[in-house]
Amino acid sequence: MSCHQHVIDQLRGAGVRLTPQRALVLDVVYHSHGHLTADQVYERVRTQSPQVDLSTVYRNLVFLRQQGLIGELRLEGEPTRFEAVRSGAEHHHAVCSACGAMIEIAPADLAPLSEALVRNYGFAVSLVHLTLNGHCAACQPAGASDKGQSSPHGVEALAGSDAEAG
Amino acid sequence: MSCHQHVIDQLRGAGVRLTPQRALVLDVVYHSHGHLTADQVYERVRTQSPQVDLSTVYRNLVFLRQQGLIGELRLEGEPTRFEAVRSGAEHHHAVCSACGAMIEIAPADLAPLSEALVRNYGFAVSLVHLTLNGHCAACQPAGASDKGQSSPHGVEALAGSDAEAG
DNA sequence: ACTCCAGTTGCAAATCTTTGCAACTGGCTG
DNA sequence: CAGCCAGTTGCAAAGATTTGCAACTGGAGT
Repeated sequence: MSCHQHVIDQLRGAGVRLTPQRALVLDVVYHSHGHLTADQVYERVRTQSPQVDLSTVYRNLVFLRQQGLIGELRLEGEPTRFEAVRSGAEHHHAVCSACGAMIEIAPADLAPLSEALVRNYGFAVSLVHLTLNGHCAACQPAGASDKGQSSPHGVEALAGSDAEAG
Repeated sequence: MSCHQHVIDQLRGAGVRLTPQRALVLDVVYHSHGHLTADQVYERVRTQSPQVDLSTVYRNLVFLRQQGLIGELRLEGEPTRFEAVRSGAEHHHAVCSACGAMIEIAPADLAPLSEALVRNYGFAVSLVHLTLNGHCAACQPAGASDKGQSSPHGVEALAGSDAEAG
């Protein structure tokens, strides 16, 4: 009841309650060394409180993410995974679309972006856990002078229709 | 059959087929002025081809996103929305967690990040359509010297458990 | 320790997305 | 123009995530 005062304090500040279920979800995520899916969190929570419902786990996962206590990782073709956000160990991810390699990005690399958003739009971005897609060093096409997406245009006539959004 | 050669060419390059369904999905997204949910795309596609299945729409939406032809927008509490990626009009989004305001971010603001990733990790990020969360100018807390997330730590004992990941 | 109110929970059902599979078809080849 | 093969589709069902609601409960106030 002392070393995690930070968390309790943060939760109190949001006008929320620290229920056993919520504490358990947070605890499970913080004790896992990798990224857990909602279902995995659910399974682990149930080993300690079998009556906890999956929807409660989901609700708390969403809640804790909004509080910045956990980050989420969305990978193509698999369910969303959650990871603890620890002070001093914050990081983001870059996932290679070709080989699936995952690179951890230091928060410092995002600082310029954060500053640009404040400067240009007055927007204080909350970079809790970002996942970027692209190609890792090993998978980049040879003559990638046009690395990026080729720019599509003139797609309007593709299907020969003219159903306007309205 | 000429002005959209770019798209056809891009699709051919990926070793894929340009089916009527696929063209229709792309067409619908490109003709919409806002962001459409998968279901809205489905409805519009069906006005022209009633037999097209929702799963086909989803599959094409995922496919076109991977091709960089459309971008997706994930907002809290509502289904994913899709938007056309047009050359010369690329942009990303910053969504305010407090008021829901949505700001369009110029690609230029992300250039430094893109460069840092290549320089530091050899990673060529594909910034097709990014959505960032945070607080807009109007919703930022007054004395936000600690704007960002407070750093949680020592959460381990929160639930009094010691279920180690493994 | 008791009361009260708002935040939470469990349950069931709805929604949103993805997937398996056999039939179908675009588009190259002959 | 017929044949072929791999990419696609429609259908049905599974899987993932969210929501409505009445009952429950933290924790501040008394």
